[in-house]
Amino acid sequence: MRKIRRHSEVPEATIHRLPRYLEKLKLLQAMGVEDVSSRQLAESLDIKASQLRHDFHYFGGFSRPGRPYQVGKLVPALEKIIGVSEPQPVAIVGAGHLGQALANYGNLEVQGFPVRGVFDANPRLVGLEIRGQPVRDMDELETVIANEGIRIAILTVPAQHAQAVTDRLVKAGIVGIVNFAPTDLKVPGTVAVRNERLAVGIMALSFKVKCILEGDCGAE
Amino acid sequence: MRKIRRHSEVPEATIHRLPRYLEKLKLLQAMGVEDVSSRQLAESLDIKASQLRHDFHYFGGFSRPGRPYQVGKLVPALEKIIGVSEPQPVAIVGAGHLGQALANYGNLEVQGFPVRGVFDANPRLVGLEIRGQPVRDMDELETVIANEGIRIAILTVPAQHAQAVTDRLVKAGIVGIVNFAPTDLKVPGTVAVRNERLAVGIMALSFKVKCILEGDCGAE
DNA sequence: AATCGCGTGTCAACCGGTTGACAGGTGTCC
DNA sequence: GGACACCTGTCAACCGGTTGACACGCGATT
Repeated sequence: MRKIRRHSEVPEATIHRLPRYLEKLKLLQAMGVEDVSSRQLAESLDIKASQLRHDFHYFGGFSRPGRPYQVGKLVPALEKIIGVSEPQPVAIVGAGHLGQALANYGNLEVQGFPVRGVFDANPRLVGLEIRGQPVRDMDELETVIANEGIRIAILTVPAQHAQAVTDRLVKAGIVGIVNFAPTDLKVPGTVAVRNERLAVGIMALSFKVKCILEGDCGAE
Repeated sequence: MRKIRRHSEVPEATIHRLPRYLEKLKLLQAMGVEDVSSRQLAESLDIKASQLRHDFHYFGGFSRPGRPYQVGKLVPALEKIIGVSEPQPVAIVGAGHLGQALANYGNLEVQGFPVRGVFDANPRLVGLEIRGQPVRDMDELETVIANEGIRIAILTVPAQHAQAVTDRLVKAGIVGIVNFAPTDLKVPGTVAVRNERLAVGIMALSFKVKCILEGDCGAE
């Protein structure tokens, strides 16, 4: 285990793979697997073994040369790197269909992101119970975020309100935002945003579908 | 307008940007804007103008040198390239919370992907009306796909059923799948899959949040 | 008509990420 | 104990994507 580099030097592409490593490793752990080689793990994730080792290399490596990785050590190590060693409470802002679906999505809690507050401006939604939690009025946003120590917010409000709500979230101390609104958010450099654009995904797929149907694809 | 290259030569990264171009251009069109330069468009999307021109270059360019792009011509051209000149009917398989949320998500239809079938295996959900459409039993999957000419399916079933359902979809003639299940799907090469992994997104964000909170980020 | 400002199409340099290769460590089997 | 199979950490070559630079076209203005 050598020197651990600064996070900023870890390439974006590697960051996006870390959660997949963790997911698969947890699965293996649940199955009672103790050791796993880079080749086994990489093949099950459909990537090259050299890439996996290269990724781990950014954090100094997790094994001694000659010995496979130990699942029991790798899982907590990755959890620490990703920042989910302990649960990260999150808020969901916007309790429309998508917000409700996410609030109901139990997997979030399992992955270490318990929902600790659901908010909406619509009084007809306020008070609605989702998984034992009430939808709260936007008035309570700041207090709940402060009391629960929430750092990450999931934004599922209509596009036209996204920026205003974002400004409030940033002021309230939110450091990371998962944005489902089809808009680009302006935030200070000290806040991380991740855009989950549903429509972009299906359109990119549509392009490939067209390409397949027209036999215009190099692959086949 | 020079030679149009084969789709297979268009880089993945460019494909993912096309929908964003279209989105923004439609917005401009709605605002009555007629001309737009690569710089204006690029800046509003927070990318480099040279990249935008480079992307368009794959399709032969959309303007004469010296003249800005004409929104009115660009929109249909991009729609054609992406494959949404005419509506692409889609099916939603799995009417759990997420499936219902997507079925209710009006934006899909606006973007050219009308939902023409919602399916679930759970008899308690079958018959439920969503936006004027019934949730159908899985038995009807093949007939509806055939009758409506559906080519794209959105998969929102639990992970353990994802592969089985996928096999059925492929057999039924589906060519593109947007996969929300946290599993990798095995499909023949003639089928395109796009994974929308919610948990991966929030975890990648968590990494950056940790990086910001610990002052371990190069950016600031 | 000549000039000027602005714009696209195009290309080459550059950069980050991926991939293959290998040196060296570890445990096992004979 | 020696040979062997297997494994990781590490590095260098490679590749695709991004970016900056520029030649040239167009329209307005003088």
